[in-house]
Amino acid sequence: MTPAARRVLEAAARLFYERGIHAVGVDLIAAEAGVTKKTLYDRFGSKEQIVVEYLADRDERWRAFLAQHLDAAHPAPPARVLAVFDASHAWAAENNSKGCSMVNAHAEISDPSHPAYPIITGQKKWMLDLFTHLAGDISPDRAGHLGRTLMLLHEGALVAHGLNVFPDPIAHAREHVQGLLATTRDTAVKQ
Amino acid sequence: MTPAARRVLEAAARLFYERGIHAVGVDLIAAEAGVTKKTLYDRFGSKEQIVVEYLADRDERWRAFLAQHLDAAHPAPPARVLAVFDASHAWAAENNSKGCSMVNAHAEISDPSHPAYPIITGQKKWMLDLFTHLAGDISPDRAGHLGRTLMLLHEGALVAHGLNVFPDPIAHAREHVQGLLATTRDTAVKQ
DNA sequence: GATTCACTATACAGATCGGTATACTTTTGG
DNA sequence: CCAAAAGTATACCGATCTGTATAGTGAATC
Repeated sequence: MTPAARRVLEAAARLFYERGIHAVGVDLIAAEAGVTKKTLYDRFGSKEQIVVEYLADRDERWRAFLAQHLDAAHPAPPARVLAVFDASHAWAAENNSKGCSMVNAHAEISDPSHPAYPIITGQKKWMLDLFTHLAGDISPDRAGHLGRTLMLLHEGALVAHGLNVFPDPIAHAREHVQGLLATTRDTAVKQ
Repeated sequence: MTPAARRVLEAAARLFYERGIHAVGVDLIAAEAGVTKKTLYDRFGSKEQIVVEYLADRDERWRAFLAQHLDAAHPAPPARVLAVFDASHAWAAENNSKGCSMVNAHAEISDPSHPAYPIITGQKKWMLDLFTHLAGDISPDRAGHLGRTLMLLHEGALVAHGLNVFPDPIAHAREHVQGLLATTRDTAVKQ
């Protein structure tokens, strides 16, 4: 990727996230990136392609960010689940004050045949798989059920964070998950 | 509200929800409502005003729908909490397959000075207050904490439903809340 | 050292955007 | 019964939208 292309993607990412995809025009993206429209179209071909690369890049960055937190976490399964919430907490503090970019993009991209659609649903499916896998290391016979509960709490925390419903919802979700996992572990031991 | 105005609001609501606010033009709204653009502007004055009334109407309908379910519910506090999830379940089945319209609108309306902004945040604040109040009837000393947890689970269920992450997430959230309330009640009894 | 590549600058095309103007018709309430 | 309100039909406005065309510059590569 050329320097100009990188600047375009950075500007587009910031503008799309802050103002919404349909509300941002290519002229503004080019201007904010300090690039002419011709360069923008030489590199990306269309606005739709910029949207696709924006979401794909965001997805890739999040997965790498999360992997770092998981690698650094205590190997005990409950600690690894909590590490996901810690990662989201750090991610949200850095560059995510308006909630999940995939959820926000989904509000504007309804057509399943849109090339960005599988990126959005793919990340959610990937997160559910991750939670289910982590849950399997805690309570193998209820991995699916626990994974879905973790998914609900995580998504709810991201939305509540974006809408600023109450202070630090991600920390609240983490706390609830901590109690939940203790209960689940006890139950598993008892059985 | 005149018949034409009602048709405009109905068409706008459907189009805004399904395609997004910025993606829908006033010409399309007028055509779908079977109304001329002059009538549309005579009744509403601006597209922004249609957006405001769309969200305000949606908010009002949801509160009335929820009130009906709460009135019909068993008076025991835990049953009333579950009735909220039952209401969301029925609401989503009827007219909400793309998630919460307030969350989706928030993705496109970022400016807090936009006249629709307080409607969005107002509904979320109202829901949190409701959950907190209901939680207070179960565990008075932890009403705030439990209310926020219920809010997270509810928001997460709506998002997961809209993104179709797994089947029937609202029922899953309801199930988890049921277990959670049983535990909380037991704890309260023990103390 | 000519060619390719990445880029700037500017102008333009056709469509669509939100919103208005003019002229006319239908419905309805005091 | 008639005036006001609510509506249709159509044309238009300036701005903005995505995307393209033309012409030229600087640097790197083969």
